[in-house]
Amino acid sequence: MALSHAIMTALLEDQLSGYELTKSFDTSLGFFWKASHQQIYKCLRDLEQQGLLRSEHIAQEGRPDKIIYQLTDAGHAELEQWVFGESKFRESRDDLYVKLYNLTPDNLSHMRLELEQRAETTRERLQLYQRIQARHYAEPTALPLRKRGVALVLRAGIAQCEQYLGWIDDCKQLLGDAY
Amino acid sequence: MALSHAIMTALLEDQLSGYELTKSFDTSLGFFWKASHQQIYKCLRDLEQQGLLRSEHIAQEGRPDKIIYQLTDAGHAELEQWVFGESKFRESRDDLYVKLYNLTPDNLSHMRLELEQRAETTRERLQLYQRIQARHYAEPTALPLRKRGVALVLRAGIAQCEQYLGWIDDCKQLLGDAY
DNA sequence: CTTTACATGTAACTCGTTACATGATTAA
DNA sequence: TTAATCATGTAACGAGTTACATGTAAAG
Repeated sequence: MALSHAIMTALLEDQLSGYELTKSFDTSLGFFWKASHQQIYKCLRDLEQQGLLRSEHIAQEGRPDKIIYQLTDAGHAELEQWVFGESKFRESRDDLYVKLYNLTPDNLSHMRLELEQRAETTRERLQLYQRIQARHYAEPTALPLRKRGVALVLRAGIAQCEQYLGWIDDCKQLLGDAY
Repeated sequence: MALSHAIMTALLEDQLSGYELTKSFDTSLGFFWKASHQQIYKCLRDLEQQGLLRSEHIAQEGRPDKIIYQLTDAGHAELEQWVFGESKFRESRDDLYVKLYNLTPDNLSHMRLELEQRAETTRERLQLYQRIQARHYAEPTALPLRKRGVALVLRAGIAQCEQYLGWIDDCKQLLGDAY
């Protein structure tokens, strides 16, 4: 299960509650790894049972109590080891590609619309990444090693968005003059 | 379940057995959608039960019998409709990105190695795509609409590979001069 | 007065992977 | 004789989604 390692990674710097993790999985690491709150809460309990995390119950006023988690020594060790394991390359499994195999005059305008929607969300995402990059990762060679890793992930995100937008333009060209 | 639609799509042109589908999912559509034979056989049975596919039992000499499947009218109709539904954008969920968040001097050389392995498999894949493109999709504006769709998917694959290779070069640069 | 944010959970289900199983034929 | 190709399956498990459930407080 790689979600556990993504969660442990998110806990490297801060101790966080399930709720906070869920939110950070909507941004940051979550740009590359989506997870629902149900998955995260479950995974946290499992990791605690395995001794990789330690929890603390925090009473709060005016809002529900929360449970915050932090890495144990065993958790740190596990993460460090995990990095050395093999990781395989998963396919994207995007419906859109399957749909394109089904392109017909009937659905052509619908496909153009879907492509435009993808372009729109991709543009938004790209802007967000670029803002984060400009703010925190503008000078990657000046960063400590771990931050350089994060900077590279961000670059991957940016490059993917740009590539995707270019491809959508290609699609529009090739579909635009059809029928 | 989008796998069913990927399978139905593969059956648009030919009638195929589970075994043949499994192989074509190792190539072609399978570049964008991986599935194991267990998944495929099960899905085929389910689709037949739903009346979207029809099967035929073929006795063979010198090799096992096989069951070939083809789309029914209901299957065609279902596929046509499905294209009009919403499809959402899934994240890549790649371990490698999570690992990069864990970059340390200790694992730096391992990370370089993993990046190089990715580059190698990506280069092979890219060459394969380019060969297919040159052979069958060299002149996309001359193709009928459905083939244009396929050509676009192939272009997406090529552009992704190129982008990925460029990113790996970036990584090497930023990690190469570290420590 | 309704929605959003905070905070955590259960249950059912679908999707996907891994391991195991069978058995013939053909090529190295 | 060992491995690969052909051909189809079961079973167990792990990962991920969707629906449902609860309850307070602040903001609109």
